[in-house]
Amino acid sequence: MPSATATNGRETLASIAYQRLLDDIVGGRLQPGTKLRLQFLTERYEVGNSPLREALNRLSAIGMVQREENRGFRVSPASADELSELIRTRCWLEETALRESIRRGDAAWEEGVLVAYHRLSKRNRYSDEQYVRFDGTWEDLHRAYHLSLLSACNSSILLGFCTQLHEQTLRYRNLSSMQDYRDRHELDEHRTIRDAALDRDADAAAELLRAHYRVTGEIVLASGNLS
Amino acid sequence: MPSATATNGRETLASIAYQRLLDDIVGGRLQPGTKLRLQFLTERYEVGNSPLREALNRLSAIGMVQREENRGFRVSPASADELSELIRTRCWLEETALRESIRRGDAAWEEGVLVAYHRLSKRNRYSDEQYVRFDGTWEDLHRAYHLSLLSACNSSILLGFCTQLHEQTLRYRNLSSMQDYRDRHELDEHRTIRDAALDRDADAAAELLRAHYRVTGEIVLASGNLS
DNA sequence: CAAGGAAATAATTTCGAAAACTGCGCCCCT
DNA sequence: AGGGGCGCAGTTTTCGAAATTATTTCCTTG
Repeated sequence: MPSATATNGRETLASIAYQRLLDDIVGGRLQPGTKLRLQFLTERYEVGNSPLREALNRLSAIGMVQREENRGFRVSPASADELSELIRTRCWLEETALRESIRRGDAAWEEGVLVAYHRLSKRNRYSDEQYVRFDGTWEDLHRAYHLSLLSACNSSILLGFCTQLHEQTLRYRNLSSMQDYRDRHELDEHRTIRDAALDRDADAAAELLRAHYRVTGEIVLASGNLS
Repeated sequence: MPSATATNGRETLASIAYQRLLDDIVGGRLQPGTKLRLQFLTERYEVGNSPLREALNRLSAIGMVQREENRGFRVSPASADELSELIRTRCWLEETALRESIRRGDAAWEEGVLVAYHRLSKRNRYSDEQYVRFDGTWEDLHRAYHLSLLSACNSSILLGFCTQLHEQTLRYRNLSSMQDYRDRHELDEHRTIRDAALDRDADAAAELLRAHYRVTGEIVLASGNLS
Protein backbone atom coordinates (compact mmCIF):
# COMPACT_ATOMS: atom_id res chain seq x y z
CA MET A 1 0.00 0.00 0.00
CA PRO A 2 1.25 3.43 -0.83
CA SER A 3 -0.56 4.96 2.08
CA ALA A 4 1.29 7.94 3.47
CA THR A 5 0.14 6.91 6.89
CA ALA A 6 2.21 6.80 10.01
CA THR A 7 0.35 4.22 12.01
CA ASN A 8 0.67 5.78 15.39
CA GLY A 9 -1.21 5.17 18.57
CA ARG A 10 -4.70 3.78 18.60
CA GLU A 11 -6.37 2.89 15.37
CA THR A 12 -9.30 4.87 14.14
CA LEU A 13 -12.57 3.35 13.00
CA ALA A 14 -11.93 4.63 9.50
CA SER A 15 -8.69 2.65 9.31
CA ILE A 16 -10.30 -0.48 10.66
CA ALA A 17 -13.05 -0.16 8.08
CA TYR A 18 -10.42 0.42 5.40
CA GLN A 19 -8.54 -2.72 6.30
CA ARG A 20 -11.60 -4.87 6.50
CA LEU A 21 -13.01 -3.57 3.25
CA LEU A 22 -9.70 -4.06 1.46
CA ASP A 23 -9.50 -7.51 2.91
CA ASP A 24 -12.98 -8.42 1.76
CA ILE A 25 -12.47 -7.00 -1.71
CA VAL A 26 -9.07 -8.61 -2.25
CA GLY A 27 -10.33 -11.82 -0.68
CA GLY A 28 -13.15 -11.92 -3.18
CA ARG A 29 -15.87 -11.86 -0.55
CA LEU A 30 -17.13 -8.66 -2.11
CA GLN A 31 -17.51 -9.45 -5.78
CA PRO A 32 -16.43 -7.04 -8.53
CA GLY A 33 -19.09 -4.55 -9.45
CA THR A 34 -21.01 -4.96 -6.20
CA LYS A 35 -22.82 -1.82 -5.20
CA LEU A 36 -21.55 -0.71 -1.81
CA ARG A 37 -24.54 0.81 -0.08
CA LEU A 38 -23.76 2.64 3.09
CA GLN A 39 -26.56 1.02 5.00
CA PHE A 40 -25.32 -2.43 4.03
CA LEU A 41 -21.79 -1.57 5.05
CA THR A 42 -22.73 -0.07 8.40
CA GLU A 43 -24.52 -3.30 9.24
CA ARG A 44 -21.74 -5.50 7.96
CA TYR A 45 -18.90 -3.71 9.72
CA GLU A 46 -20.75 -2.06 12.57
CA VAL A 47 -19.21 1.31 11.87
CA GLY A 48 -20.87 4.64 11.30
CA ASN A 49 -21.21 6.28 7.95
CA SER A 50 -18.44 8.87 8.26
CA PRO A 51 -15.56 6.42 8.87
CA LEU A 52 -16.90 4.23 6.11
CA ARG A 53 -16.92 7.04 3.61
CA GLU A 54 -13.35 7.87 4.52
CA ALA A 55 -12.33 4.28 3.97
CA LEU A 56 -14.13 4.16 0.63
CA ASN A 57 -12.48 7.35 -0.51
CA ARG A 58 -9.05 5.95 0.26
CA LEU A 59 -9.87 2.74 -1.53
CA SER A 60 -11.02 4.65 -4.57
CA ALA A 61 -7.63 6.32 -4.80
CA ILE A 62 -5.88 2.97 -5.10
CA GLY A 63 -8.36 1.58 -7.56
CA MET A 64 -10.09 -0.96 -5.38
CA VAL A 65 -13.48 0.75 -5.52
CA GLN A 66 -15.03 3.07 -8.05
CA ARG A 67 -16.64 6.30 -7.03
CA GLU A 68 -19.42 8.01 -8.96
CA GLU A 69 -20.40 11.46 -7.90
CA ASN A 70 -23.69 11.40 -6.06
CA ARG A 71 -24.13 7.73 -6.83
CA GLY A 72 -21.94 6.18 -4.24
CA PHE A 73 -19.36 3.44 -4.51
CA ARG A 74 -19.02 0.00 -5.99
CA VAL A 75 -16.30 -2.62 -6.00
CA SER A 76 -14.10 -2.07 -9.04
CA PRO A 77 -15.14 -4.34 -11.87
CA ALA A 78 -12.79 -7.09 -12.97
CA SER A 79 -12.18 -8.01 -16.58
CA ALA A 80 -9.81 -10.15 -18.56
CA ASP A 81 -8.54 -7.01 -20.26
CA GLU A 82 -7.72 -5.32 -17.01
CA LEU A 83 -5.98 -8.42 -15.75
CA SER A 84 -3.66 -8.58 -18.72
CA GLU A 85 -2.97 -4.88 -18.39
CA LEU A 86 -2.17 -5.40 -14.73
CA ILE A 87 0.24 -8.21 -15.48
CA ARG A 88 1.89 -6.37 -18.33
CA THR A 89 2.43 -3.32 -16.15
CA ARG A 90 3.58 -5.39 -13.23
CA CYS A 91 6.19 -7.11 -15.37
CA TRP A 92 7.57 -3.77 -16.51
CA LEU A 93 7.74 -2.23 -13.06
CA GLU A 94 9.07 -5.25 -11.23
CA GLU A 95 11.68 -5.89 -13.88
CA THR A 96 12.95 -2.37 -13.39
CA ALA A 97 12.96 -2.71 -9.62
CA LEU A 98 14.53 -6.14 -9.71
CA ARG A 99 17.38 -5.13 -12.01
CA GLU A 100 18.09 -2.12 -9.88
CA SER A 101 17.95 -4.21 -6.73
CA ILE A 102 20.37 -6.75 -8.16
CA ARG A 103 22.70 -3.96 -9.18
CA ARG A 104 22.64 -2.17 -5.85
CA GLY A 105 21.81 -4.85 -3.31
CA ASP A 106 24.26 -5.36 -0.47
CA ALA A 107 24.79 -8.20 1.98
CA ALA A 108 21.75 -7.19 4.01
CA TRP A 109 19.60 -7.42 0.90
CA GLU A 110 20.89 -10.91 0.11
CA GLU A 111 20.13 -12.02 3.64
CA GLY A 112 16.68 -10.52 3.47
CA VAL A 113 15.89 -12.44 0.30
CA LEU A 114 17.24 -15.63 1.80
CA VAL A 115 15.22 -15.32 4.97
CA ALA A 116 12.04 -14.37 3.15
CA TYR A 117 12.37 -17.37 0.85
CA HIS A 118 13.08 -19.66 3.76
CA ARG A 119 10.01 -18.55 5.65
CA LEU A 120 7.85 -18.93 2.59
CA SER A 121 9.20 -22.39 1.87
CA LYS A 122 8.26 -23.62 5.32
CA ARG A 123 4.66 -22.57 5.01
CA ASN A 124 2.11 -24.72 3.24
CA ARG A 125 -0.08 -22.62 1.04
CA TYR A 126 -3.14 -24.78 1.36
CA SER A 127 -3.23 -24.83 5.10
CA ASP A 128 -4.63 -21.32 5.00
CA GLU A 129 -8.36 -21.32 4.53
CA GLN A 130 -10.01 -18.19 3.30
CA TYR A 131 -7.88 -15.25 2.42
CA VAL A 132 -7.35 -12.97 5.38
CA ARG A 133 -4.70 -10.32 5.71
CA PHE A 134 -2.71 -11.38 8.73
CA ASP A 135 0.88 -11.76 9.77
CA GLY A 136 2.28 -15.16 8.97
CA THR A 137 -0.28 -16.31 6.44
CA TRP A 138 1.07 -17.79 3.23
CA GLU A 139 -0.03 -14.71 1.32
CA ASP A 140 1.73 -12.49 3.80
CA LEU A 141 4.99 -14.41 3.45
CA HIS A 142 4.55 -14.50 -0.32
CA ARG A 143 4.13 -10.77 -0.46
CA ALA A 144 7.14 -10.30 1.78
CA TYR A 145 9.28 -12.57 -0.39
CA HIS A 146 8.50 -10.74 -3.61
CA LEU A 147 9.03 -7.41 -1.91
CA SER A 148 12.38 -8.52 -0.55
CA LEU A 149 13.61 -9.17 -4.08
CA LEU A 150 12.85 -5.58 -5.04
CA SER A 151 13.67 -3.94 -1.76
CA ALA A 152 17.14 -2.68 -2.71
CA CYS A 153 15.92 -0.69 -5.73
CA ASN A 154 16.25 2.53 -3.76
CA SER A 155 12.81 3.88 -4.56
CA SER A 156 10.07 3.54 -2.01
CA ILE A 157 7.76 5.09 -4.56
CA LEU A 158 8.37 2.28 -7.03
CA LEU A 159 8.00 -0.25 -4.25
CA GLY A 160 4.66 1.30 -3.40
CA PHE A 161 3.46 0.97 -6.98
CA CYS A 162 4.61 -2.65 -7.08
CA THR A 163 2.76 -3.37 -3.86
CA GLN A 164 -0.35 -1.83 -5.30
CA LEU A 165 -0.11 -4.01 -8.40
CA HIS A 166 0.56 -7.06 -6.26
CA GLU A 167 -2.61 -6.37 -4.33
CA GLN A 168 -4.66 -5.99 -7.48
CA THR A 169 -3.45 -9.20 -9.06
CA LEU A 170 -4.00 -10.96 -5.75
CA ARG A 171 -7.63 -9.99 -6.01
CA TYR A 172 -7.88 -11.66 -9.39
CA ARG A 173 -6.22 -14.77 -8.05
CA ASN A 174 -8.70 -14.96 -5.20
CA LEU A 175 -11.54 -14.43 -7.64
CA SER A 176 -10.58 -17.43 -9.74
CA SER A 177 -11.33 -20.95 -8.66
CA MET A 178 -7.69 -21.67 -7.80
CA GLN A 179 -8.26 -25.31 -8.71
CA ASP A 180 -5.51 -25.27 -11.31
CA TYR A 181 -2.90 -24.08 -8.87
CA ARG A 182 -2.27 -27.41 -7.28
CA ASP A 183 -0.12 -28.95 -9.97
CA ARG A 184 2.04 -25.88 -10.13
CA HIS A 185 5.43 -25.95 -8.49
CA GLU A 186 5.42 -22.43 -7.20
CA LEU A 187 8.17 -23.00 -4.72
CA ASP A 188 10.50 -24.12 -7.50
CA GLU A 189 9.80 -20.94 -9.38
CA HIS A 190 10.46 -18.86 -6.30
CA ARG A 191 13.69 -20.71 -5.69
CA THR A 192 15.06 -20.27 -9.20
CA ILE A 193 14.25 -16.57 -9.06
CA ARG A 194 16.01 -16.31 -5.72
CA ASP A 195 19.08 -18.08 -7.05
CA ALA A 196 19.31 -15.97 -10.18
CA ALA A 197 18.95 -12.80 -8.14
CA LEU A 198 21.58 -13.79 -5.59
CA ASP A 199 23.88 -14.81 -8.47
CA ARG A 200 23.44 -11.26 -9.75
CA ASP A 201 22.21 -12.60 -13.06
CA ALA A 202 19.78 -9.80 -13.82
CA ASP A 203 18.70 -11.03 -17.24
CA ALA A 204 17.85 -14.49 -15.98
CA ALA A 205 16.13 -13.23 -12.85
CA ALA A 206 14.04 -10.76 -14.81
CA GLU A 207 12.98 -13.37 -17.32
CA LEU A 208 12.06 -15.84 -14.59
CA LEU A 209 10.10 -13.24 -12.69
CA ARG A 210 8.20 -12.17 -15.79
CA ALA A 211 7.42 -15.79 -16.62
CA HIS A 212 6.25 -16.34 -13.05
CA TYR A 213 3.69 -13.57 -13.40
CA ARG A 214 2.64 -14.52 -16.88
CA VAL A 215 1.91 -18.09 -15.85
CA THR A 216 -0.14 -16.89 -12.92
CA GLY A 217 -2.05 -14.62 -15.24
CA GLU A 218 -2.77 -17.39 -17.70
CA ILE A 219 -3.99 -19.75 -15.02
CA VAL A 220 -6.32 -17.11 -13.63
CA LEU A 221 -7.54 -16.21 -17.09
CA ALA A 222 -8.15 -19.85 -17.95
CA SER A 223 -9.92 -20.84 -14.76
CA GLY A 224 -11.47 -17.49 -14.10
CA ASN A 225 -14.98 -16.31 -14.55
CA LEU A 226 -14.29 -12.89 -15.98
CA SER A 227 -16.02 -10.85 -18.61
CA MET B 1 -4.29 10.94 -11.11
CA PRO B 2 -5.28 7.34 -10.77
CA SER B 3 -8.64 8.27 -9.37
CA ALA B 4 -11.22 5.66 -10.25
CA THR B 5 -13.79 8.39 -10.52
CA ALA B 6 -16.38 8.77 -13.18
CA THR B 7 -17.09 12.47 -13.09
CA ASN B 8 -20.79 12.36 -13.64
CA GLY B 9 -23.46 14.94 -13.06
CA ARG B 10 -23.07 17.69 -10.51
CA GLU B 11 -19.87 17.90 -8.56
CA THR B 12 -19.84 17.15 -4.90
CA LEU B 13 -18.32 19.45 -2.28
CA ALA B 14 -15.77 16.77 -1.46
CA SER B 15 -14.49 16.80 -5.03
CA ILE B 16 -14.34 20.56 -5.15
CA ALA B 17 -12.37 20.59 -1.92
CA TYR B 18 -10.11 17.88 -3.32
CA GLN B 19 -9.36 19.87 -6.45
CA ARG B 20 -8.73 23.10 -4.60
CA LEU B 21 -6.53 21.44 -2.00
CA LEU B 22 -4.53 19.62 -4.65
CA ASP B 23 -4.20 22.87 -6.53
CA ASP B 24 -2.97 24.75 -3.50
CA ILE B 25 -0.52 22.04 -2.50
CA VAL B 26 0.91 21.56 -5.99
CA GLY B 27 0.92 25.32 -6.51
CA GLY B 28 3.01 25.74 -3.39
CA ARG B 29 0.49 27.95 -1.65
CA LEU B 30 0.32 25.34 1.09
CA GLN B 31 3.91 24.75 2.08
CA PRO B 32 5.29 21.28 2.78
CA GLY B 33 4.80 20.16 6.34
CA THR B 34 1.99 22.62 7.02
CA LYS B 35 -0.46 21.32 9.55
CA LEU B 36 -3.90 21.15 7.97
CA ARG B 37 -6.31 21.98 10.75
CA LEU B 38 -9.92 21.37 9.94
CA GLN B 39 -11.03 24.71 11.30
CA PHE B 40 -8.51 26.50 9.12
CA LEU B 41 -9.59 24.57 6.06
CA THR B 42 -13.31 25.10 6.59
CA GLU B 43 -12.69 28.83 6.71
CA ARG B 44 -10.37 28.80 3.73
CA TYR B 45 -12.57 26.75 1.45
CA GLU B 46 -15.98 27.39 2.98
CA VAL B 47 -16.80 23.70 3.10
CA GLY B 48 -17.92 21.59 6.00
CA ASN B 49 -15.69 19.16 7.78
CA SER B 50 -17.02 15.93 6.26
CA PRO B 51 -16.24 16.76 2.62
CA LEU B 52 -12.87 18.10 3.69
CA ARG B 53 -11.96 14.89 5.43
CA GLU B 54 -12.94 12.94 2.36
CA ALA B 55 -10.73 15.12 0.22
CA LEU B 56 -7.83 14.76 2.64
CA ASN B 57 -8.19 11.01 2.71
CA ARG B 58 -8.02 10.86 -1.07
CA LEU B 59 -4.99 13.12 -1.11
CA SER B 60 -3.26 10.95 1.46
CA ALA B 61 -3.62 7.96 -0.84
CA ILE B 62 -1.70 9.72 -3.62
CA GLY B 63 0.98 11.03 -1.31
CA MET B 64 0.10 14.70 -1.32
CA VAL B 65 -0.76 14.83 2.37
CA GLN B 66 0.31 12.73 5.30
CA ARG B 67 -2.17 11.27 7.70
CA GLU B 68 -1.43 10.45 11.32
CA GLU B 69 -4.04 8.55 13.24
CA ASN B 70 -5.83 10.83 15.66
CA ARG B 71 -3.46 13.65 14.82
CA GLY B 72 -4.91 14.89 11.61
CA PHE B 73 -3.27 15.78 8.35
CA ARG B 74 -0.34 17.80 7.11
CA VAL B 75 1.03 18.66 3.69
CA SER B 76 3.60 16.02 2.76
CA PRO B 77 7.10 17.24 3.54
CA ALA B 78 9.48 17.94 0.69
CA SER B 79 13.14 17.01 0.73
CA ALA B 80 16.02 16.87 -1.70
CA ASP B 81 16.16 13.13 -1.17
CA GLU B 82 12.55 12.64 -2.09
CA LEU B 83 12.97 14.81 -5.15
CA SER B 84 15.80 12.72 -6.49
CA GLU B 85 13.85 9.58 -5.77
CA LEU B 86 10.90 11.04 -7.64
CA ILE B 87 12.99 11.88 -10.65
CA ARG B 88 14.77 8.56 -10.67
CA THR B 89 11.47 6.70 -10.54
CA ARG B 90 9.91 8.96 -13.11
CA CYS B 91 12.75 8.30 -15.53
CA TRP B 92 12.30 4.57 -15.17
CA LEU B 93 8.55 4.58 -15.62
CA GLU B 94 8.40 7.09 -18.43
CA GLU B 95 11.20 5.38 -20.30
CA THR B 96 9.21 2.17 -20.21
CA ALA B 97 6.03 3.89 -21.31
CA LEU B 98 7.80 5.87 -24.02
CA ARG B 99 9.52 2.86 -25.55
CA GLU B 100 6.29 0.96 -25.58
CA SER B 101 4.47 3.92 -27.07
CA ILE B 102 7.05 4.26 -29.83
CA ARG B 103 6.79 0.58 -30.55
CA ARG B 104 3.01 0.44 -30.67
CA GLY B 105 1.98 3.96 -31.63
CA ASP B 106 -0.19 4.32 -34.72
CA ALA B 107 -1.04 7.29 -36.90
CA ALA B 108 -3.48 8.67 -34.36
CA TRP B 109 -0.73 8.64 -31.74
CA GLU B 110 1.64 10.53 -34.01
CA GLU B 111 -1.01 13.13 -34.70
CA GLY B 112 -1.77 13.45 -31.00
CA VAL B 113 1.88 14.13 -30.23
CA LEU B 114 2.11 16.63 -33.05
CA VAL B 115 -0.97 18.53 -31.95
CA ALA B 116 0.01 18.54 -28.30
CA TYR B 117 3.45 19.90 -29.15
CA HIS B 118 1.97 22.51 -31.41
CA ARG B 119 -0.41 23.77 -28.76
CA LEU B 120 2.35 23.90 -26.19
CA SER B 121 4.67 25.78 -28.54
CA LYS B 122 2.13 28.52 -29.08
CA ARG B 123 1.71 29.23 -25.41
CA ASN B 124 4.12 31.44 -23.53
CA ARG B 125 4.95 29.94 -20.21
CA TYR B 126 5.49 33.19 -18.41
CA SER B 127 2.19 34.71 -19.32
CA ASP B 128 0.60 32.51 -16.70
CA GLU B 129 0.81 34.03 -13.27
CA GLN B 130 0.34 31.82 -10.28
CA TYR B 131 -0.10 28.14 -10.82
CA VAL B 132 -3.74 27.23 -11.16
CA ARG B 133 -5.07 24.02 -12.59
CA PHE B 134 -7.16 25.10 -15.54
CA ASP B 135 -7.68 24.15 -19.13
CA GLY B 136 -5.32 25.91 -21.48
CA THR B 137 -2.72 27.05 -19.00
CA TRP B 138 0.88 26.35 -19.93
CA GLU B 139 1.07 23.67 -17.28
CA ASP B 140 -2.03 22.03 -18.62
CA LEU B 141 -0.64 21.93 -22.15
CA HIS B 142 2.70 20.75 -20.82
CA ARG B 143 1.08 17.90 -18.97
CA ALA B 144 -0.93 17.01 -22.04
CA TYR B 145 2.15 17.01 -24.26
CA HIS B 146 4.12 14.67 -22.02
CA LEU B 147 1.12 12.41 -21.65
CA SER B 148 0.63 12.28 -25.41
CA LEU B 149 4.13 10.88 -25.82
CA LEU B 150 3.30 7.99 -23.51
CA SER B 151 -0.32 7.56 -24.46
CA ALA B 152 0.13 4.59 -26.80
CA CYS B 153 1.83 2.41 -24.19
CA ASN B 154 -1.38 0.43 -23.76
CA SER B 155 -1.48 0.62 -19.98
CA SER B 156 -3.75 3.14 -18.33
CA ILE B 157 -2.34 1.97 -15.03
CA LEU B 158 1.17 2.99 -16.00
CA LEU B 159 -0.14 6.27 -17.38
CA GLY B 160 -1.80 6.89 -14.03
CA PHE B 161 1.44 6.32 -12.17
CA CYS B 162 3.27 8.65 -14.56
CA THR B 163 0.63 11.31 -14.04
CA GLN B 164 1.01 10.95 -10.30
CA LEU B 165 4.78 11.40 -10.55
CA HIS B 166 4.32 14.36 -12.87
CA GLU B 167 2.11 16.00 -10.30
CA GLN B 168 4.60 15.43 -7.51
CA THR B 169 7.54 16.84 -9.42
CA LEU B 170 5.39 19.77 -10.47
CA ARG B 171 4.96 20.56 -6.81
CA TYR B 172 8.72 20.71 -6.35
CA ARG B 173 9.05 22.97 -9.38
CA ASN B 174 6.46 25.34 -7.99
CA LEU B 175 8.21 25.29 -4.64
CA SER B 176 11.50 26.46 -6.09
CA SER B 177 12.12 30.03 -7.07
CA MET B 178 11.91 29.26 -10.79
CA GLN B 179 14.35 32.07 -11.47
CA ASP B 180 16.79 29.81 -13.21
CA TYR B 181 14.26 28.61 -15.69
CA ARG B 182 14.44 31.59 -17.96
CA ASP B 183 17.64 30.76 -19.78
CA ARG B 184 16.48 27.26 -20.44
CA HIS B 185 15.26 26.38 -23.89
CA GLU B 186 12.51 24.05 -22.86
CA LEU B 187 10.73 24.21 -26.16
CA ASP B 188 13.84 22.97 -27.95
CA GLU B 189 14.00 20.01 -25.61
CA HIS B 190 10.37 19.24 -26.19
CA ARG B 191 10.86 19.47 -29.92
CA THR B 192 13.85 17.13 -30.05
CA ILE B 193 11.96 14.60 -27.94
CA ARG B 194 9.01 14.86 -30.26
CA ASP B 195 11.18 14.36 -33.32
CA ALA B 196 13.00 11.35 -31.92
CA ALA B 197 9.70 9.78 -30.88
CA LEU B 198 8.09 10.33 -34.26
CA ASP B 199 11.22 9.00 -35.95
CA ARG B 200 10.69 5.85 -33.84
CA ASP B 201 14.17 6.23 -32.43
CA ALA B 202 13.42 4.81 -29.02
CA ASP B 203 16.95 4.98 -27.65
CA ALA B 204 17.38 8.62 -28.55
CA ALA B 205 13.92 9.60 -27.35
CA ALA B 206 14.38 7.83 -24.03
CA GLU B 207 17.75 9.44 -23.45
CA LEU B 208 16.42 12.90 -24.31
CA LEU B 209 13.42 12.44 -22.04
CA ARG B 210 15.56 11.28 -19.15
CA ALA B 211 17.92 14.21 -19.64
CA HIS B 212 14.94 16.56 -19.74
CA TYR B 213 13.81 15.38 -16.32
CA ARG B 214 17.28 15.30 -14.84
CA VAL B 215 17.98 18.88 -15.83
CA THR B 216 14.70 20.00 -14.32
CA GLY B 217 15.60 18.17 -11.15
CA GLU B 218 19.00 19.77 -10.94
CA ILE B 219 17.64 23.24 -11.45
CA VAL B 220 15.06 22.74 -8.75
CA LEU B 221 17.65 21.26 -6.42
CA ALA B 222 20.04 24.14 -7.04
CA SER B 223 17.55 26.95 -6.68
CA GLY B 224 15.35 25.20 -4.20
CA ASN B 225 14.96 25.69 -0.51
CA LEU B 226 14.74 22.10 0.57
CA SER B 227 16.03 20.26 3.55
C1' DC C 1 -50.28 1.48 -25.85
C1' DA C 2 -46.16 4.16 -25.57
C1' DA C 3 -44.08 8.29 -23.85
C1' DG C 4 -43.51 11.86 -20.71
C1' DG C 5 -43.62 13.83 -16.34
C1' DA C 6 -44.60 14.55 -11.51
C1' DA C 7 -44.80 12.61 -6.97
C1' DA C 8 -43.00 9.19 -3.86
C1' DT C 9 -39.21 6.52 -2.43
C1' DA C 10 -34.44 5.37 -1.68
C1' DA C 11 -29.87 6.51 -1.68
C1' DT C 12 -25.96 9.63 -1.06
C1' DT C 13 -23.91 13.76 0.70
C1' DT C 14 -23.44 17.30 4.08
C1' DC C 15 -23.99 19.55 8.48
C1' DG C 16 -23.77 20.48 13.54
C1' DA C 17 -22.76 18.73 17.74
C1' DA C 18 -21.19 15.09 20.87
C1' DA C 19 -17.49 11.98 22.01
C1' DA C 20 -12.71 10.65 22.06
C1' DC C 21 -8.17 11.65 21.85
C1' DT C 22 -3.64 14.43 22.16
C1' DG C 23 -0.52 17.70 24.04
C1' DC C 24 0.70 20.63 27.54
C1' DG C 25 1.02 22.91 31.78
C1' DC C 26 0.45 22.59 36.53
C1' DC C 27 0.73 20.75 40.89
C1' DC C 28 2.15 17.56 44.16
C1' DC C 29 5.24 14.29 45.97
C1' DT C 30 9.67 12.30 46.85
C1' DA D 1 15.34 19.78 41.59
C1' DG D 2 13.25 16.12 39.15
C1' DG D 3 9.55 13.06 37.81
C1' DG D 4 4.93 11.38 37.43
C1' DG D 5 0.14 11.91 37.30
C1' DC D 6 -4.15 15.00 36.72
C1' DG D 7 -6.94 17.89 34.26
C1' DC D 8 -7.86 21.43 30.91
C1' DA D 9 -7.86 23.41 26.17
C1' DG D 10 -7.63 22.41 21.50
C1' DT D 11 -8.19 19.11 17.82
C1' DT D 12 -9.67 15.18 15.59
C1' DT D 13 -13.00 11.60 14.97
C1' DT D 14 -17.58 9.89 15.04
C1' DC D 15 -22.52 10.01 15.23
C1' DG D 16 -27.39 11.10 14.00
C1' DA D 17 -30.21 13.79 11.47
C1' DA D 18 -31.15 17.18 7.68
C1' DA D 19 -30.50 18.40 2.91
C1' DT D 20 -29.61 17.07 -1.61
C1' DT D 21 -29.64 14.07 -5.42
C1' DA D 22 -30.90 9.80 -7.91
C1' DT D 23 -34.39 6.24 -8.92
C1' DT D 24 -38.71 4.15 -9.14
C1' DT D 25 -43.66 4.30 -9.59
C1' DC D 26 -47.64 5.57 -11.33
C1' DC D 27 -50.62 8.61 -13.55
C1' DT D 28 -51.69 11.39 -17.48
C1' DT D 29 -51.75 12.45 -22.31
C1' DG D 30 -50.98 12.08 -27.14
